[in-house]
Amino acid sequence: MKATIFNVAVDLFFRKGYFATSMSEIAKGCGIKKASIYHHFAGKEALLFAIMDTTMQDLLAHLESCLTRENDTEGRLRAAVRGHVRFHLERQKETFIASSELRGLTPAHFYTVTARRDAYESIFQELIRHGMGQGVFAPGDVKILSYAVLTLCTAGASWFRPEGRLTVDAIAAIYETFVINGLQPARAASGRGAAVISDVACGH
Amino acid sequence: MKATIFNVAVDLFFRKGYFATSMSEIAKGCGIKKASIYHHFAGKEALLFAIMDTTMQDLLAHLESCLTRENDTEGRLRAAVRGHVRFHLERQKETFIASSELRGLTPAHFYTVTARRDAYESIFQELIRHGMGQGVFAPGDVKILSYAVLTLCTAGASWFRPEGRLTVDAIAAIYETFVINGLQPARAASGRGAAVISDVACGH
DNA sequence: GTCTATACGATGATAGAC
DNA sequence: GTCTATCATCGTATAGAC
Repeated sequence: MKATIFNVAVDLFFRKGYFATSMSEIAKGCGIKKASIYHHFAGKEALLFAIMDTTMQDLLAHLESCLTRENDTEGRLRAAVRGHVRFHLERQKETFIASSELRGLTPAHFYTVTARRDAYESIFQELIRHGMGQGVFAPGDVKILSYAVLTLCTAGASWFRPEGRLTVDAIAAIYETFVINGLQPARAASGRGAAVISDVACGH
Repeated sequence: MKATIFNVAVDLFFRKGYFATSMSEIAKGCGIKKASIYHHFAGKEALLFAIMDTTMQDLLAHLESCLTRENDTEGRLRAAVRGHVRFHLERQKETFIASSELRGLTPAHFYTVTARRDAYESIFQELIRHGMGQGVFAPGDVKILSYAVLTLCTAGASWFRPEGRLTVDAIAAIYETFVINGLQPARAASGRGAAVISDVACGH
């Protein structure tokens, strides 16, 4: 039953939002009365925290398992992007909640979840920084570019439809290409891109 | 006073979210009692709709004004991305609300706002499609790539800090480069990118 | 245009029976 | 572990005085 409550809450928080969802609705979705929920969870916020915390833990573990198989920097970032997109689409509801309902957490829980998120982001930032050092990626502002890469893929969780035209793997491949292309030095033919990045944003 | 209520609501909806904000809080922020708000707005949802609708109208008008100055396809998409990012960072609170609080609208208002959003997205999709036809951009799935471009830049409104390290224009330039690079055909040297896009996602 | 006063429902949460 | 019953609070919104 604890798992049922968890799953129903995930579904409702995803569809209606955390604040717009009531304990009565969750209970109704489980076929019990709302008082019974308090036997399994301390309260509504505890339920939200349980969802977000397990999601962030799983996300971090998933990324680490994706990276163990890769060696060179470009391959590692490609794997990281693919894994990021796959996780966000396959566990769409939880990841959408995790990235949009932070304001519903108590300060202590907020700290815990954002700490996990920061650790996750750091891995991407290290990969990008390393690739720039090797010349695999064009020089640029690591923080901004990492946000670009991450939010780009995270946003997939807000428009993705499982029954839609493309599979998760197809979308992951498109994003992988887009991101790696975006980070690589611009071609000699056009040449405007990398110049703009390094002119404007390289550590001033 | 109507404008004051509007601005205070923008600030609170941005910081706490629409459902988590009460009419009393808005009134307190304006220095009046909550009953007085109903003289200016029909209710809380009317306030949300007013914010979202004017924001989407202004966003669309802004894009059109950015495009009148440009001729070739790449230049037009560059200008569109720059304009998109600038608008989302300069009017951060409103655009964040507009992209995250759709669920708070009545069905009729939801329809109006999403219609404006779809019109906006179509302009980007046409630019990308046109560029692919010319060979300026690599062939690929227009819908997915347009979502990638748009959400990428929209997400700026969720992490941007006006007092931060980089100016709006600097961030816009970084994003412009990243997006155009991401869409262009991959270089001969590496060559994996465009192949993956067209293999996987080109109209099957 | 703003106020006081209030209607009226829904909310998260608790107590205690079974 | 689930129930019924209930609490205290807060929500949006309205009526009518000034």
